[in-house]
Amino acid sequence: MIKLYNTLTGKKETFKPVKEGKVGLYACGPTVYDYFHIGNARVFITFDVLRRYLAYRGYAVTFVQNYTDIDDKMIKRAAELGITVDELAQRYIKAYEEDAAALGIRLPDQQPRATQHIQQILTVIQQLVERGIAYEVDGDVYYHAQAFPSYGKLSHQPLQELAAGARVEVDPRKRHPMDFALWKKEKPGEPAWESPWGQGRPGWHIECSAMAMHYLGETFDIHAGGQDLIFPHHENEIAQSEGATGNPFARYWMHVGYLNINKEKMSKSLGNVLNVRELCQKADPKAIRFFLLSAHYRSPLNFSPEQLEQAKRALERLNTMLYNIQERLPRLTQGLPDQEEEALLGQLAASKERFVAVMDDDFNTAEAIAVLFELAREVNTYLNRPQGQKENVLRPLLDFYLEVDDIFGFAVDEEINPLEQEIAALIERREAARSRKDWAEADSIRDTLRERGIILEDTPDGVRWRMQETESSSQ
RNA sequence: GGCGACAUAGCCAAGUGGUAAGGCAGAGGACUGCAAAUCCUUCAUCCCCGGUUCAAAUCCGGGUGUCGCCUCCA
Repeated sequence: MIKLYNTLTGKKETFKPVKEGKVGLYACGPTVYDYFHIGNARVFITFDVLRRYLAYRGYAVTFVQNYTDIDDKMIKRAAELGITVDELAQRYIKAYEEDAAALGIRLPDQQPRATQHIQQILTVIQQLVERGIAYEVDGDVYYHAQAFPSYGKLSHQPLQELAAGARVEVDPRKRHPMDFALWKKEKPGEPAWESPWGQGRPGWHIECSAMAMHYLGETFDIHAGGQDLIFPHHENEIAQSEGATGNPFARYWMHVGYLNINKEKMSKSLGNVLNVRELCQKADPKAIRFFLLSAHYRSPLNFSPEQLEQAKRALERLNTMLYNIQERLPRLTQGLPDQEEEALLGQLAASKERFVAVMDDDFNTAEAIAVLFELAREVNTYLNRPQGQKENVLRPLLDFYLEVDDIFGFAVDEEINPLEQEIAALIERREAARSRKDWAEADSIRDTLRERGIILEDTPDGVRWRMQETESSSQ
């Protein structure tokens, strides 16, 4: 039984999909005017893991994440770069896909672009106009917030409070300060599309309403995004969608907490926006992923190079264990598990159960990771025992970790590269030195190899080597 | 002014009524020629004050502090 915290009700609720066994999930994607940053990455990774987990739990998930490819920021940036809005969009969609892939984020089932859904957008606006919820003023179309009685239900603020707190100058043509644009009249040099109100372009909020309903239906299961989208973006989406159809829009609203940098909000004015493209140059993307999943998704999370380094080391512990298991695989024996092994298999079963229980409980990745570490200790102990390991014990343990990694995606892809001849020769020379107890020579060779990222370990079964993890950020 | 979140060890972070997970770092030990990896031991009365309760980090009230939203933002 999956429980999710629903922003709409402010409570954890038992998750029941509209259609048994199926989940429609919509997440607000990037505005493709620049590289995405580490805060965006937290959101993308969170929902990447959510959709994978739901699939793991047996749901057929349809995951839709849009690209906002037309809005003020797009227009401004395209002008700065001297390219068209569409060229800008293509450039950064490509960049998004590259960076997402680097972070192990799988592509959604649908990635609709606003500019390719103008028709659907116009349909929703028209419905709103017909129902008297939207009104036209001189080529612009506004949503009339007062016409939607439950406006404010997501942000838990009554309309008058929202209006009272407004810190921007109110356009006098609006009937109410909280009214917002559905359609904007064309300005010279800006992209525009035909509409019943003349040439223009969609407002920001309407695209998500139109595309979410187009791909997932008027009522669907989960709508997700960063916390800062609660108001006004998601509030407006609800008003638009429910206003147009009269039916409930998304049933569960999930919002990811902020990611701060060195305890400060990330913002352009502070100059501390950390884009993923740059970060991946100096940090292991898997460690970034691990770091972002090491706290509960709703908690604020502070990014710093030190924190990332801690995450990297923690992850290394898990990966070393996986490496050790794989390395042991060729030497497993068959036979019935002994008492110690029975106990370990019992712990594996308990860990699996616990993993599902904590993930089901509002997606507690932090606690799920703890489960992995607790089991890892037992596995390590088992790997160390002198009487060897059995196939029917070690294999299920490995399978569990691989299964989990199919959800979390932070394990290192093991590639046991064949050693270069030169290095193999060095290892042999060291072995020779060791057998004649020439420790100075042996240690010097070991140091040489370490400088080349190869770590040697002398085990009871002979010498073993492994590659050091990619250097993480230490600036 | 309105709404909301958070405060747990040196650092990060779970835990929402039964006496404090996990990781990083540190200390001691085992193993090793020395290491590495690993294991063992060790390191917190949970911001403060009241209250409810047999029992509170967990619930209630009051403080203090940090932060967010009400404006584009993931």
